[in-house]
Amino acid sequence: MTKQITYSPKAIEILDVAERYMRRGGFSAVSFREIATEVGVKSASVHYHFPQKSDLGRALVQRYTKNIMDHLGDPLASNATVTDGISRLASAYRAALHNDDSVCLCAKLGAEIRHLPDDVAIEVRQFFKSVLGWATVTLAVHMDKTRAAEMAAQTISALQGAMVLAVALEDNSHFTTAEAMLFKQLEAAG
Amino acid sequence: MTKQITYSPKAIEILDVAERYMRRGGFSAVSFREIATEVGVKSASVHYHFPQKSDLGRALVQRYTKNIMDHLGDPLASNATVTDGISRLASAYRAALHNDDSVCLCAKLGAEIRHLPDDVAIEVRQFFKSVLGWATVTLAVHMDKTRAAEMAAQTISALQGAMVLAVALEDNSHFTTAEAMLFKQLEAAG
DNA sequence: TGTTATCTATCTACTGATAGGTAGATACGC
DNA sequence: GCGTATCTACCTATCAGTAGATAGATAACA
Repeated sequence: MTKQITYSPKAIEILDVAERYMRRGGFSAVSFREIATEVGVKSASVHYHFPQKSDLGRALVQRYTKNIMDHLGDPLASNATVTDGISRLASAYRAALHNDDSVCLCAKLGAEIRHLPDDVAIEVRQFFKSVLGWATVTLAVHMDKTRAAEMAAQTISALQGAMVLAVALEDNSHFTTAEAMLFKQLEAAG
Repeated sequence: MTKQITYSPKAIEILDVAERYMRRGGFSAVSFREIATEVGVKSASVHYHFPQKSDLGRALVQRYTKNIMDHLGDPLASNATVTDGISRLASAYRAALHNDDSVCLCAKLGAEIRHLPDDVAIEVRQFFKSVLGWATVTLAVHMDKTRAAEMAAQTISALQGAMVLAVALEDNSHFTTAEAMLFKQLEAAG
């Protein structure tokens, strides 16, 4: 069981606002003052909830990871065909994209991992490991393990890459098309 | 013909340093002072070459786009099989990844397009349009145009996504594997 | 004498962070 | 019930540091 952290309603508001900024512009696009103004408190109060900026970043990534993993659920449940599990993964990413038309938080932070405080970077890597692990288990039901691991990485790459394209060109159909093609390939491979 | 801009040796040095920072941490990770220190001048001198930060960003993306497109060359040259052209595309991305183990400059900036000055954003979109266009023409030799456009987007997504994964997990084999799988798929599709 | 390229010095705006204080709620001991 | 203590969640005020940007002087060179 993942350790369960509970946040006060205000802390959750802060996380919500911070996540929006961070997904749009990365770690450095988040400022305590901007968050504070939007939430309706002073910047010192944001520091009360998250003493350091890295605490805020870490909390954000942890929450994001938990949300995605909860959405994914048991990798072995409703997994009759190759596409069953992966469609859950795709819908998680699709939800992330349609929320504010920004890329996945960890796609953003993953690309700037060397610019992040260490504890945040560790959490971002954990996100990728978790999702990769989940997808590998899901696919391993239908193919050998090595191939499942490869296909898992490829699936995640394809979805994240399509998100970047969709956001950059402001055209979400790039993501939808990518999803459709991915499923066709998986059916052929499975 | 793309307009040819020539830069002084110092301006090129500035662009080189700035590109490294920007690929690691995005637009806001670039600071005039840091660049200046590294290049061995004062920050005011950097402003002499690039008055506004957006001028620097724009120049960077323009140069990056030109380099990639030059590397790609004529989309109809040495294009006997489906994989011929795409392997040139993949090698361009591979070169970008192995240069400083960072993601493609435009993968980074594309994901934060809404946080960029307008003129920089326009240039980033132009990058994606150019590369997408090139890949579409290359593939259209071997399949119908609609499918070529879809496959082009998918190819670029896969490569960019794999880069993010490789950088985030500090394991470039994710990229190599993605490349290999992409070629297999293209051969099957072509 | 311009032109190019640099410098020094400075400005304003904003960053994350801290010190120190306070109103209001909760809990403990008697 | 009443006083004491503690805790939560904020506040004001301020800090040092850094951001991008500019004005004006200076040197080199054609």
